[in-house]
Amino acid sequence: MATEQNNLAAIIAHCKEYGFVFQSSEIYDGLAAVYDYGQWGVELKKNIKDTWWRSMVYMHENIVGLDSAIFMHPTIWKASGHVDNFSDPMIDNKDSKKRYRVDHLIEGHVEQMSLGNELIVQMEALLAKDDFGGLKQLIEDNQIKCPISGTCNWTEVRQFNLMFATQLGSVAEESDTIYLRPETAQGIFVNFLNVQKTGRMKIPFGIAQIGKAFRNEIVARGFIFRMREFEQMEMQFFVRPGTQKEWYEHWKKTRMQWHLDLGIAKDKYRFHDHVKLAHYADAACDIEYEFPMGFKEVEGIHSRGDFDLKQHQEFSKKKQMYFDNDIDEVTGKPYGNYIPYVIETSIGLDRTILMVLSEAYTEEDLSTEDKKDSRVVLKFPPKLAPIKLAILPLMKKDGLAEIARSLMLECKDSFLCFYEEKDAIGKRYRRMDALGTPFCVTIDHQTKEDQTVTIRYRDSMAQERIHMNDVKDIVMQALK
RNA sequence: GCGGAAGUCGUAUAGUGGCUAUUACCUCAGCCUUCCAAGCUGAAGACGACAGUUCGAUUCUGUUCUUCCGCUCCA
Repeated sequence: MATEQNNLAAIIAHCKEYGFVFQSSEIYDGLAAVYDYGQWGVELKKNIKDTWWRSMVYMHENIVGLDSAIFMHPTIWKASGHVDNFSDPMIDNKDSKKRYRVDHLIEGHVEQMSLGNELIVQMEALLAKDDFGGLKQLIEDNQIKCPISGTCNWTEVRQFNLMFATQLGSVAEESDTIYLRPETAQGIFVNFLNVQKTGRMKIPFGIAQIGKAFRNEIVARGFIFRMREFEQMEMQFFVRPGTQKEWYEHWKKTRMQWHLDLGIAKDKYRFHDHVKLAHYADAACDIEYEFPMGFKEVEGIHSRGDFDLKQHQEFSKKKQMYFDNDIDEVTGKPYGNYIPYVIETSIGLDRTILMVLSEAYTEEDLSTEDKKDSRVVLKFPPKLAPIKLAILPLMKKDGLAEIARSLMLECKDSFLCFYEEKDAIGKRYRRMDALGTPFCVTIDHQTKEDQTVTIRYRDSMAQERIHMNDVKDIVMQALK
């Protein structure tokens, strides 16, 4: 009987041991919350990206791809709200859970109580010194209360530098501060008209992008779940105002189906609808997966309204409008010029990798009465498996290796194959199990006579005798 | 960020203020074997880092880095 276990520590150790994920800069004691993908991790990651891209871009005639740069004009982050919301000292009220910019809180208090300038002067002196302790003291000494909860139960004052800053230009004094993007979405928004015009796109249409994003998280933890450098797969879908509700529902359903198509059971997922909405959204939900550490967000679906395009129109002074020639049945006239509304689907690639790993990782007890035995197997869907096929001559001699090599040559152009002639065949099977390889074929003496090989299936461990010419087709069939 | 715990070969582990720092698996070379982790021979590989105490520190102390657990945060 198989015993199944899903604990994070075992998965982390397995990822390290079998070349999926390494701690970044490990020989220098590592770098917190940064990880590298090893030889098999990178294949898994690529396969997940391909699956997403295929389903979003190839399967939708009205969605096209984009690869915008990580560096963007600094004003973009002012327009998006990232600069203002995250560069000033903040304080949270523990009772209302409301977060305030410290300067706004104190200024608001002064205004409300019609106090003099003195408090503002003190505050500015403390702000200039980055004296967060002093700022908190100032708030407490003056009995500044949260307008919502009415209490003085404050956290420490903290500075949230969400974005990583760097310098553009090689001479420091002349350089401009720019940011590493904290989300790929803005690169899509600022290219909205480029793509719409050159692609002759008609609303509704979408732009998809896979790419790195960077966030200076206060707490980055949970293996590859929350990293400082991570990768997103985002799609922004532009719709006619007034239709956003139905499109939001459409994408909720479509994205959940994508998850289920990975072969993951429905009860491992749930929707989490946001009650408290962000400044830009009129509806938002997360798709959560039950990780070893509990239900956590993998993907977000947000109805962003026209917030982003409107902001960019204002900051760039360039119209971000679309002319809609379709006839409005109510007025009998074209819908005309408008700023489209946006539905965003945004999935964390690294989180998806962890999800797929968590789902695949299985420890099986294969003990019989006379022999204790066990195996660790990664039960990836074949299309996600790093290696699709292992080609194993039963032994090195007697020309078996040559036959195996010819099969390698036939298959390696179509999918990733792994050739191995060392060690007993059972050991090689188990090694492939640990990497999640769905198929192994073994070439033996009989192959020389009738061109048949043994195919061995990862999940069932069953073996079958098939003709060598059929191997490629069987694997290709499983990858669909 | 706060509180707690922990870092010994790739993985999992044992142990010690003092002799060449265990053991298993893994890896590598060879022999043998050949359809589910076989055997034999041999080899490589670790006390996270930096200080301090000490004649001597992997062990005690401090700092730091990293990881895990709980809280917190998550536009």
